[in-house]
Order: sequence, then C-alpha cells, then structure tokens
Amino acid sequence: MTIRLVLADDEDLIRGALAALLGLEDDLVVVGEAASAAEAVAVACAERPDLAVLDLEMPPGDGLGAAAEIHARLGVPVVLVTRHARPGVLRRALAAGVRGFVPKTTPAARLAAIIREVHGGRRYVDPDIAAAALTERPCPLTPRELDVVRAAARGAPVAEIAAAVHLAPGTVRNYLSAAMAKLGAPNRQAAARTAWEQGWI
Amino acid sequence: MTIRLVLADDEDLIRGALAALLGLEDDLVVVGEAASAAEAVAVACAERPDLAVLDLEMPPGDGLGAAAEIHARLGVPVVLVTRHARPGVLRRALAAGVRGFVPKTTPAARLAAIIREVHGGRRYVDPDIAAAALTERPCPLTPRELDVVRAAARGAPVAEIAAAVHLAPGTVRNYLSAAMAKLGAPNRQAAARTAWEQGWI
DNA sequence: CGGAGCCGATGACAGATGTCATGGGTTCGC
DNA sequence: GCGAACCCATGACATCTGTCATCGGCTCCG
Repeated sequence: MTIRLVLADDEDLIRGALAALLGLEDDLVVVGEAASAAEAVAVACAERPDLAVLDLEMPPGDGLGAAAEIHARLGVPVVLVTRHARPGVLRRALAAGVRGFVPKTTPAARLAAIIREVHGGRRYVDPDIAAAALTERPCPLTPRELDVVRAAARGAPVAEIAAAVHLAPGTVRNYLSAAMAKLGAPNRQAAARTAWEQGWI
Repeated sequence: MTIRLVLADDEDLIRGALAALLGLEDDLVVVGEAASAAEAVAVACAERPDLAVLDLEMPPGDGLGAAAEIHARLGVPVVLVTRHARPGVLRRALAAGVRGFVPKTTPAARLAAIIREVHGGRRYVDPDIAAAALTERPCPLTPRELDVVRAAARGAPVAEIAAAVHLAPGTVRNYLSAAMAKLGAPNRQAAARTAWEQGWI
C-alpha cells in the first residue's frame, strides 16, 4: 500500500531534495511535482494523489490558497511545509483545511512519519507553533488597519499607501497611528514587522 | 573513488533532504552535518572532507565566514548554496575562495554534477548570477555610508542609528541622504532594500 | 432607542526626517 | 604641494510622520 504524493516548492533544488528524501521510503511515491501554487492545483487535479505536500512560500501568492483549493475540490489532505512558522498563519492554514503543518526546522527523518499520520486520517501540527498560536493574543487590528499596515510594509511613503488603499493621506496616518499604538511599535516599519511576525499580514 | 562531503544548513528538513539527494549518488557520501556556521567549521576540521556544501544563510552570521575559514585552514573546496543569489555576495564569495556558487533555483539533478566538477578542480558559478555580477555597477557607497545604511535597515530612528555607529545624529542623516541620492531611493528603507538586493550589505 | 465599534475624513501641532550649504580634519595620488 | 575623496560635524530649512481632537455616517447588539 503506497501513498501517492504531489510535491510543490518553487525552489527546484529543495523540491528535488525533498523528492529524494521521500523517495527513500518504500511506501511513498512522488507522482507529481509543481513549482508554483497554480501549477500545484493543476498537477493535483491531474494526478489525484493520496496527499499533497506544499511549500507555503511560493510567489506569486502563497501556497495557502492552493492548499484550500486542493482540499476543497479534491478532498486530498494537504501538508504545508514552511520556513517562517508564524502563529497566525497556522490559524489560517487550519481554517483552510490543512491537515499537517511542518516548519523546515523539523528533522528530516520525521517528515515521512508525519505524512503517514496525516494519510491515516490524523493531523500533525508542530508543537512549538501550536503553543504559540494558543497563547498568542488575537490580532487587535481592524481589517482596514491591516490593509494599511500591509501597504506600509515595504516602506512606501504615506501618499503611496493612500493611493494603494484608496484613502485620504490623513486617514492613512490615523490608521497607522492606531496600529502602532495597538502593537506598541515606535514607527510603521516596526508595526509592519510585528504584524508580519505574528502572521497577521 | 568516493567524494566525502560535509553538509551544513540551519534548517533540519532541508539539510536532511539534501543529504538524501546526495546520498542517492554512488560516488558521494555525506560524512558530517552541521546546523550553524561555527558547527560547520568544527565538523569540517574533524572530518577533513573532500568538499563542503554550505548554505549561505545560517543565522547567526552568514556562511561566508565559515566558507572562508574552511577553505583557508583546511584547503577544502567549498560549494555555497543560497536562496537569495545577489551579485555582490557572489563577488565576496569568490574573493573568499569559494569554488561553487549554486542558487536554490538550480535543478536538483545538477547538484551532484556540480559537486563532481568542483571536486575535479573546476569552478561552478550560476550563469545568471555571474552575468548579473559582471554587468552590475560597482557599489557607489563609501564604507561609512554602508555602515549607516546597514544600521538603518531595520527601520530604527536616527538617534538609534547614531548610537549604534557612534556618530552624531546630523552626520547620520547626511550619510543617509548621500546614500539615498546615490541609490536613487526616496527614503532610507528603500535605500537599505536596494543595497541589500545588490548584495552590498 | 442608545451605546459601542468601525469607517473615512479634516485640521492642528510637535517631532522626525531629508536636503543643502558649509566647515575642518585626514589620507592618498599626481 | 595640491586637488580629490572621504570622514565628521553643525545649522537652517522644507517636508514627512506621528499624535490628538473632532466630525459624520454606518452597523450591530443589548
């Protein structure tokens, strides 16, 4: 009884290495590979695997949408692999139906076991991130504040942010000010950094 | 005739996957693994491998120092693997004696061949990065300007930067202004981003 | 209904930031 | 010796940013 896998990661070297790692297991076989979120969905539809292993960071866009789509349309369980394991992202991943959440700090030897567990109907979530997600304060920012902070993340001036979010410059500064106060950040860069680290943006 | 390798990457999953990938080759054997730059040097000294494969991004510090040390002290050729292949970093890597420079966008199947080439005394440099490095403008920033831009990269206020670099606040602003003018950046965040993307900081 | 919270905006103000001119110090190469 | 380039600093100025008070409109809940 082999488990048929689809594997997606935008970095060829990593994807190939993971394929080699999983190929060492007698009961795992990689039947399809993809280098982007869109391609991952297409390959999954074509191959109808028993399980999909997706990297979360696959520009453009993230693997979360692909994970949700693969789970919703095909009923295929998804294991997400991520470099930056942020609490908020775990929350959204679980909401999207993801069955496994594995940071890249996980020992390589455990990945196959995790895949078997998820294939067997169980879930796997990295204990550290789970703890962080359970103890975290919920995001204190309003949707609009999140928009503005997101737009401010690249260090753009207020006028640019205002244009991007279709708001008056003064309103943007108000939202930024509110977000900085809520996050205890001295400036918008720090606020954006904090929000990102928590997985809120 | 097998090639004995030491492999270093801070992410366990990636390191293990790369080990699996390389282990598929009959003539390659991974004799030591490390999860940090310092550990990489120690393991290399203990194992005296034929070649070392190091990830460039290994906080704290980067793999460049470890690569230079392994090359200088042991005469072991080093292949650097990196996620963000920036022209300036390639320049510094070659100056440090690195023999192979491989971005993670390289197809996995080629890594073994690259290792054999480097072990055979040749060099390997990713063609795209090499082209970028050859056509790039040289860094226009003075050493002091680089210091200040580096300190400004995290979005710290001027006073903090001044304290970190032991300069008067006004001087910091002058350096930042000069750097922004040279890089064509509208503010210091953009300047820091540009400098980073070019591999100058 | 009334309050609370979010949304969008304005105006005023202090402080931070970016620009410019200018100065004196050093080192280096011609 | 002289100019060029870098280093460090100051002062003045315009702009940007962050804070605060205040406004009206909206929705949702008790």
